[in-house]
Amino acid sequence: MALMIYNTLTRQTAPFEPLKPGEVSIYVCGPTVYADSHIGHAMSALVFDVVRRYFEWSGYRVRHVMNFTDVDDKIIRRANEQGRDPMELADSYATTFLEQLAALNILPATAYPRVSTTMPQIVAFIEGLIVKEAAYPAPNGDVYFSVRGDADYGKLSRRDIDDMRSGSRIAPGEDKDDPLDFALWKAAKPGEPAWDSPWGKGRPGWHIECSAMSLHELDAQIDIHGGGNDLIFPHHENEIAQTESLTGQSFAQVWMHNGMLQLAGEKMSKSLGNLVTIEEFLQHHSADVLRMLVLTSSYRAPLTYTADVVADTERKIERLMSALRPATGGLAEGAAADSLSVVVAKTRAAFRVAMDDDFNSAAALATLFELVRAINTSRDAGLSGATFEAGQATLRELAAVLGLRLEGAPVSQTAAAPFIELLIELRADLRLAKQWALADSVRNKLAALGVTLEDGPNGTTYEVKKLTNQAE
RNA sequence: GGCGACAUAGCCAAGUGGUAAGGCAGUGGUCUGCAAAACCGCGAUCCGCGGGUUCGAAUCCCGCUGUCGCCUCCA
Repeated sequence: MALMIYNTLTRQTAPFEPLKPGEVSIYVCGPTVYADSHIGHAMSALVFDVVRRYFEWSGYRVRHVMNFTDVDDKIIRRANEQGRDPMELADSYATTFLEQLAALNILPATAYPRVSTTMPQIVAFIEGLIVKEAAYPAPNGDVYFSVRGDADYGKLSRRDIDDMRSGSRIAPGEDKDDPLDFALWKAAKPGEPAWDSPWGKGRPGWHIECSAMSLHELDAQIDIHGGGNDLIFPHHENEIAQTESLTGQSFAQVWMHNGMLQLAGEKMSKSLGNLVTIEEFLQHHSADVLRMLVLTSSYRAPLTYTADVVADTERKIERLMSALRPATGGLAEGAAADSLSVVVAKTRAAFRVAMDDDFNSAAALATLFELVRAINTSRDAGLSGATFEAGQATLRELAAVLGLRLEGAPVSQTAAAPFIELLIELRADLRLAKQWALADSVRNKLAALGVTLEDGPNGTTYEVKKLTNQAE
């Protein structure tokens, strides 16, 4: 059973074959760090984290590169507004983003290159393009890529050069031979950070960084290049043009693009201002919630984000976690054990089939929910011991492939724990004495404080829900 | 205007030729002093609308309507 991946370049789903056996190279476009990152950025990182985890679980060695754009017009403008140094501002947002990725249980990439630290490779890349006559320096100190010189330009976004509206305009100060051409290098303007180059002081255009970083950190040819589908044009189109013009080889063999996160029916974006930052989200919800939200639908489709959906997602996680509660019975084998074992084996196979189908995480989750039911059923039947624990271990293992932690609030570490337990003891006495009104009153008042009591056959358990958000 | 996606039950959503996964919500039941949790049962005769191809279509083709993305910075 082969892993199938949808490739934007071919618009088809095809079996994945790595360029080098047993190894996968992935380059994912990261954010421009000029403001707080929002959960749309997190969605993209989560999608490719799942891809990465599934490859690793399947036995591949993964080389995973994510860049930071830390030299950019918006960074410079923002820094000037705030009277800060542009590089310091970018570094600060990049550091925060890395911390948030960790908080979201996203595995660290193999490398996080930045424009500012890749300058020699970028300059060399541009020089190479000029030598190949794919690019030309302009009198004003800019360097442009010759789009019309690139025969297959437009193959990723399926655009015809002559249909492009943007082709009709040249911005003030530009010095292009052709309006379609885009900047590889921009001559320095007063008050901007600038680097030395054969064409004078200046800084790179946006697209060249990813071509240079990918070549530098990975290889001329890579397996997968990823990013949001808003990057297909012009960013990824231009990356292909640059890299393939320089190397003469095809660049990424598979192009993967995630859909946009939709807030109130629109793409969440910094320029629209309709955003929920990662920080805001994590103040109210656990990392698993955002991940589950992403996993529930196809990574390629737009993701609906509303308060209702978030609330539903919280419940889904509780449902998954319900299977991780301890056994309550004392049966180690029998019919319950046998049927659980069957479901465990089925789940493992079905999970792989689902993920092999272009990382169909929604279908993969469905298999986990079936396992949850089987585990709970076996617990109700009194199963405990090795088979029961193996079922739970499988659930944890497969959930971890998706990056779900499935950790509850650390109840035992709550400062209130001894007092809650004391109340439960007292209430047990009240129940023995059939003092139902008082016993219910204790339960209701604790519930109002965020402590949920559940009376089971082997005593009362409790969960702390909202005493604190910091526990997340 | 050009290019590209998408439209499945109250909500989210999988499913790309063989007769509709899963979750949430709702609802009936088992269990419980009650409740909660868990478990069992119930929900689209139908997949935006209209045509067509096919023995057979949510799935393929054409048209229409609607939503979204890109064409300028964007995960």
